[in-house]
Amino acid sequence: MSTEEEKVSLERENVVEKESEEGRKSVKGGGVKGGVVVVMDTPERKKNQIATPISKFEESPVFNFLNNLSPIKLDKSAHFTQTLNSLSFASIPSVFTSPHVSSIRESRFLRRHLLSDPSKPEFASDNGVKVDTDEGMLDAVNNSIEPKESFGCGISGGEAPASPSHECSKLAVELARSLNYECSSPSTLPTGGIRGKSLPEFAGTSVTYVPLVQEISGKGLLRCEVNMDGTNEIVQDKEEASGCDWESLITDATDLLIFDSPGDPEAFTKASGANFRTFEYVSNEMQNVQHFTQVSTSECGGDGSETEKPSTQPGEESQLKEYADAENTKPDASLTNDGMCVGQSEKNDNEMVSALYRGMRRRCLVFEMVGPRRKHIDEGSGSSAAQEADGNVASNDKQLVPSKTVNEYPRCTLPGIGLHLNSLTASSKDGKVVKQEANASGKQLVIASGSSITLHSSVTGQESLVKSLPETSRGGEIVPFENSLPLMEDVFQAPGYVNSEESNQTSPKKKRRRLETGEGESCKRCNCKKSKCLKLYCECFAAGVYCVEPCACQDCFNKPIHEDTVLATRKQIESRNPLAFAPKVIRTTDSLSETTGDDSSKTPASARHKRGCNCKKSGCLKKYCECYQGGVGCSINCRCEGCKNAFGRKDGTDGDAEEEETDAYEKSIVDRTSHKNLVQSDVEQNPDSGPPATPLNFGRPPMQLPFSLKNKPPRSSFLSIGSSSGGIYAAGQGVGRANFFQPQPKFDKPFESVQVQEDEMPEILQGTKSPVSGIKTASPNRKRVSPPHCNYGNSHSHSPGRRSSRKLILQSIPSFPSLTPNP
DNA sequence: GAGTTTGAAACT
DNA sequence: CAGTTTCAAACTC
Repeated sequence: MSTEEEKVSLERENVVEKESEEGRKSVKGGGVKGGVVVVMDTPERKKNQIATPISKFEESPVFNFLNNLSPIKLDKSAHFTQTLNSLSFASIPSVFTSPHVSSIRESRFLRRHLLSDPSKPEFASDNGVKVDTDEGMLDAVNNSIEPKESFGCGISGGEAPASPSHECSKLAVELARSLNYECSSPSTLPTGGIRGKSLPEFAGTSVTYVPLVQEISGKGLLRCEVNMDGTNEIVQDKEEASGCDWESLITDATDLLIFDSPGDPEAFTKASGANFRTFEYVSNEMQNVQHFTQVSTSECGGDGSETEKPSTQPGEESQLKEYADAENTKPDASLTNDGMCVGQSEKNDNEMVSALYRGMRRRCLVFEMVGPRRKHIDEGSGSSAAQEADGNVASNDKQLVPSKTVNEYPRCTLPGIGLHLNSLTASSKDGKVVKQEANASGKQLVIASGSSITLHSSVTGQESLVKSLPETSRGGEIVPFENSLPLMEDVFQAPGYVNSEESNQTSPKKKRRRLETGEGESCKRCNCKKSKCLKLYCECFAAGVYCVEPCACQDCFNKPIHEDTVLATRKQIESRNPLAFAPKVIRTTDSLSETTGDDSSKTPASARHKRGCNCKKSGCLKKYCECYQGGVGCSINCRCEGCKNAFGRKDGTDGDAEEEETDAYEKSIVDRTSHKNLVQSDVEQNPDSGPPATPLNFGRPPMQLPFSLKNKPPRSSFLSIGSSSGGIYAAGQGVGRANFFQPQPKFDKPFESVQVQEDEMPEILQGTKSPVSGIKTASPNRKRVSPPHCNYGNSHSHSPGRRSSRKLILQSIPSFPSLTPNP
């Protein structure tokens, strides 16, 4: 007893020491790590502890000795740990409740497969990386490949994968260093790359990816690479690839992938299909990317350069060898590819990757973290234990850990939103919108448009997403690297939509601009100092979205963390004014005038401000004027003085030519937006039925409505009438494009946003003119229903009829619980 | 970037 | 409901 116990204790001590060492190293890598480390450590310790008992035979002094001395030993332990880690992971995911979990698991499987497969890109990439860093080491490595190691990784089974991944991450890190991924210009990454799902992949292991493709399909992937280099074109290529190659690849690859993991993978494959795999691929790579990202981040953060490298090399080399082995096992392609990639593409790839990572870093921190995080953890835990050397890796993992981000944006995970929603978002005027939503729908969301957060996570694995991926490549939307969420966005974007709408603006620049500027609704930023962002003064709050990074607000409570407060405040405000969060501008068709009889009706502008403005000095010619800001003409409701609103004067005089333009524009747009708007308007109008639609921004997590709204299925298909604000909420996240606009009056151009006001809604409905099909469908009769209640501030309010329309609309749309419990 | 203007939101 | 204050965006320099 005593002897054994002692031994055990010794081992533990050793382990602890090791861990502590690792922890130190990791700490060096990054500050954050510390916290993470703790997390990581715990599992490891457990593992170790567990391990000790398990391998009592190992406890023998010899074992201790080995532990102390041989790195090999460490590796084993690492593997072992990994296994444990995987187990531990299970718990982790729960912590970060993210839809990803499942996906992640899936991804894992893939990973494993991938890892196991020598042919896998990762290996290749690793090699490539190694090569770069080590200068030719690659060759040596390849040559020197040791079967043992390869076995350990690939064959060993479940454990193996972890280690490899870990190694991969390491490699990635090294790569990053060697490559000198700077935090430098995001521009390096072409938006196109980002857009495409491929990007992440590339990012993760551009090189690796290619090889696979070559081997498998041969064409498509290669293209991707090329494209990556080229950037913009990527999308197209992707499409092609995705369309054909991917599947083929997947299919082909399936075997490879599967081969490791028996059951799950196959099931997966079947279930999700080829695309899914692709997706997984992506996810896997994403993880890798994360590693990179982390690395880069740490590097950037610290020095801006990537010098960390360190000591890990020995371990790395071994790892490399393993990878090399894997490659060797692979056919020529791997080598050649690697060589190709590394040599030629490296820079490009690297750049791409770096860019990607950068983007990832910023935006994805939160969301990505989830998926990747785990991965890291797994890897990290495993690796950390096993790999002492890699401070980097450990650090990386740890960095990832910061769940905090996750917490911050809990919402990100929105209830599933239909792809269509995504598409909607995407479609929303181009770029303006935030694509994230899509993410949300899919998985998580993203929030910050303007800034930054994105979710990558993709992994949620929703098939839909995956499916969309290939198709999505649509050229239309390119998200600027920075802005975009790498994968997800593209993915989510519905293929169909792309064409129609927004493709126009697609220019990344624009989007970016918007994002940067915050023009996009999603991008809104506030600068509140005293309101704590809990009053309508706050644009974000008013728009129904949480404040995000770009916001310069102080003492902000409009964050997911303070969800309760936000909701409470919101309720309070709504109790005062049920429509407080409703879109200020309601799109109406010309018909409005008819019903309302407002002077405004004369104005061509189909939209009107719900309450009207009260301008006295601006002449309704500046953004001070909400009407003007919303791109709508003033109406009877307005109490403005000296109205000169270009979009339509209060007195009925039409605005300038602009108005006409607006009309035309609107008409064109109406189809697109009208539904949404209508819906919103409906919602607004019926406070009862639904919460006033808060305009949610896509980019950010919309505030969740207390009620079921979140859960409600997105209604919307674009076509569907119902997509509405409600939908947004429902989406939980402002999914719908319409929402997009709604949120705020601020439009890049006045026209865009047209929202129907409550009051005006009837007009729209009435207005025969309104072309909007959505509307029609919504209200067949267009009759106005008497408003449930009130009018809003507009005594003038036109009309009773409007409400009726509401009812109609409502019918078409599922009623939402109103935010305010009692209107 | 700081300061001013403006009008909505909030308060009384 | 009207008047006043507060607030933050829009605007100007």
